[in-house]
Amino acid sequence: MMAGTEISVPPEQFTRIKALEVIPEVLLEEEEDGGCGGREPPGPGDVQAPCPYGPLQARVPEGEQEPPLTTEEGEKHILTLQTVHFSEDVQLQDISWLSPQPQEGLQVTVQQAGGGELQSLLWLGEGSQQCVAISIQEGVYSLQETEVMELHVLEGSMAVASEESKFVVSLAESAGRLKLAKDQEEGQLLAEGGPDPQVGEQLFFVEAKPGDEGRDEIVLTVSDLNVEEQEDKPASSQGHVEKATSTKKTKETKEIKRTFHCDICVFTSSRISSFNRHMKTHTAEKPHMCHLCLKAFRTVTLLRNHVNTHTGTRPYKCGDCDMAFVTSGELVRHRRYKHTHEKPFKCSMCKYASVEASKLKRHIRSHTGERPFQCLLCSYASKDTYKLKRHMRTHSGEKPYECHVCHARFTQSGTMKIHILQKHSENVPKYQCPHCATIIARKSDLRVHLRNLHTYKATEMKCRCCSAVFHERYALIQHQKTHKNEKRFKCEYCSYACMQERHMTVHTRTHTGEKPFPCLSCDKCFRQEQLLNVHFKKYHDASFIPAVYECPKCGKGFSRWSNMQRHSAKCGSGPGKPAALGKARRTKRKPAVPKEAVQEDAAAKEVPAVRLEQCPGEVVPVPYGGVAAEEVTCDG
DNA sequence: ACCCAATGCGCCCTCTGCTGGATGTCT
DNA sequence: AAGACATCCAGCAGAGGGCGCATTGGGT
Repeated sequence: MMAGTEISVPPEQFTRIKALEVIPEVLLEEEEDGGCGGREPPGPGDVQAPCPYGPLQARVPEGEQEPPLTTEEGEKHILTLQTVHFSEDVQLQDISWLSPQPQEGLQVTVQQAGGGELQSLLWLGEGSQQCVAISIQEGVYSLQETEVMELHVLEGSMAVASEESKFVVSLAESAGRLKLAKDQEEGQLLAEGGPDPQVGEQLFFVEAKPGDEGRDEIVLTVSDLNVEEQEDKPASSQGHVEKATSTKKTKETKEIKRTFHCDICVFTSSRISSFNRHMKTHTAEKPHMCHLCLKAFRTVTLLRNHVNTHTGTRPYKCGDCDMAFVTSGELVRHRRYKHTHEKPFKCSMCKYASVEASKLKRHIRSHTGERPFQCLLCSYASKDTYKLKRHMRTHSGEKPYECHVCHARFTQSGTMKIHILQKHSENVPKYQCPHCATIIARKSDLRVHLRNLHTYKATEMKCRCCSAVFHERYALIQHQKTHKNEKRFKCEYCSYACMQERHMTVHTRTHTGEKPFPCLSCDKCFRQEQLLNVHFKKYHDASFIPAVYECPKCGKGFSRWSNMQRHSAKCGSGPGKPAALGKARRTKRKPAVPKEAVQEDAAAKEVPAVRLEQCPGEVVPVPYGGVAAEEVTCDG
């Protein structure tokens, strides 16, 4: 069926180990020797090959020590795998002699186009060129994607290196079994192709489910199995019981131990009571009903906890505060958070420690960069569900938080809190710059202020009035203010002095007689362009309406505002308003806040240029509610 | 079968910091 | 009047704390 099919294995996308990457030490040693582990493919069509698995292998990341793989019953290793799409570059050679049921599964050699041979055990979905594969150093086991299934490797050569608590996987004499847990073949496959009683066999229980980022998450359970009996069938028909022989250490002990396996998930238990309780989690059966709200629960304990939420009963009270909880575990956790500060879960990469394991797991993502929660609408991916949920508001436009004062809406509660604090609170916290007297409402803005004004800059900044140079913008600005009101331009013909060079240019013309602005409509010339414009409008522009300023008391008109004011003062009335204006005056914005005055004061102080990295890191919030600017001192 | 401690998952919250547009002020 | 620039402000994401609740493991 698949023989001769041209397929390819994408070189670097195959098996991605999520948690534990398991390579038995024995195999590693043998690999170093150039061998292929304990694998001894026999018989016709021997496809033995070197181990060119390359990316097909599950490997321990460099520098990490692999945990010892024991054969303890029920041990689980989480492998995260990727779906593989075969195409032209790899050939599958049918070696279905290894599989008693070739119509279900196929053991093949994967022949790479480049010549490398990937010897693997694959079960391919019928009619599909897509498979999921598990690589456990010596074999690649494929699964039909997204099915919950058990992969039983019952071959006799699944030897157990019991003394070292390691195992060797060999596909010799292998008989593959693919069992769909949900289908009608349940129980049948296990009976087929019975194991070689001479050797301890193992069961690989594999659950494949859709995982993150296109990978499939595989839970692999390695357990011992010698004999299977259909006895003591559990309450649920979907479970099966095995009588397992421990292969740990010596086989003489032959300790008989029952194991109850859930056929729906990977759960196993040695206790029938635990198993039965677990099986109820797969049913909708909820026999325990709350008499107050008619909500149903699976167990009496759940019902009791629920009823406690109605009655407010919280039996576990904290001795150090007023908190109380429904369960003892909640109390213990609360005490760790609030009182004992015991943090048992410590990060191996930094000093972080947490009360809960889940918090450590979340924290580790900040080291690994893993972002399992992908936004469906954009490329954003988050490290936890809440951030993704919060991010989705940027697509939906939802603003769930409303200011109770002005009813402005916000996407995040923290943003609203800042808004209320800054806009509607009396004692607004302010942050004072440690290097000048500037006070800024937000810490982040103070950071911008420090960056822009107090950062040492390598390039020199020159004063526009003199030759002074500075490396800090704030110092430059303060220096330039010293030139303010300074009449630096002095006339060489008289005692006139002014602040701006352009004023001196105009004045000098009074001495030289220069009039560079001639009127195009008459023969008059002017020293200033502005004078020419006034002349032109007054004498050559018919549409020009001159401004008239009326005295508010007597109504007398003036062409100049200053003349009207002078008259008005004699008249005893207040300042008038322009009756007509050629052009609207620009409205002045609201007067400057005391901040400017504060900065002026600061200008008098010596503020050394600072490199930002040398600035005191801590920004002290200044209680600024109504504090006079003079009270704020500059410690720079 | 019951009980309790432990575990794990999910949800929501706060604090923090950066960013860029809007606005105010100065030159 | 216009441009430059400082500050204001909301949007947004990173990181971590805290708790509710379902489930499991194991003792009795």
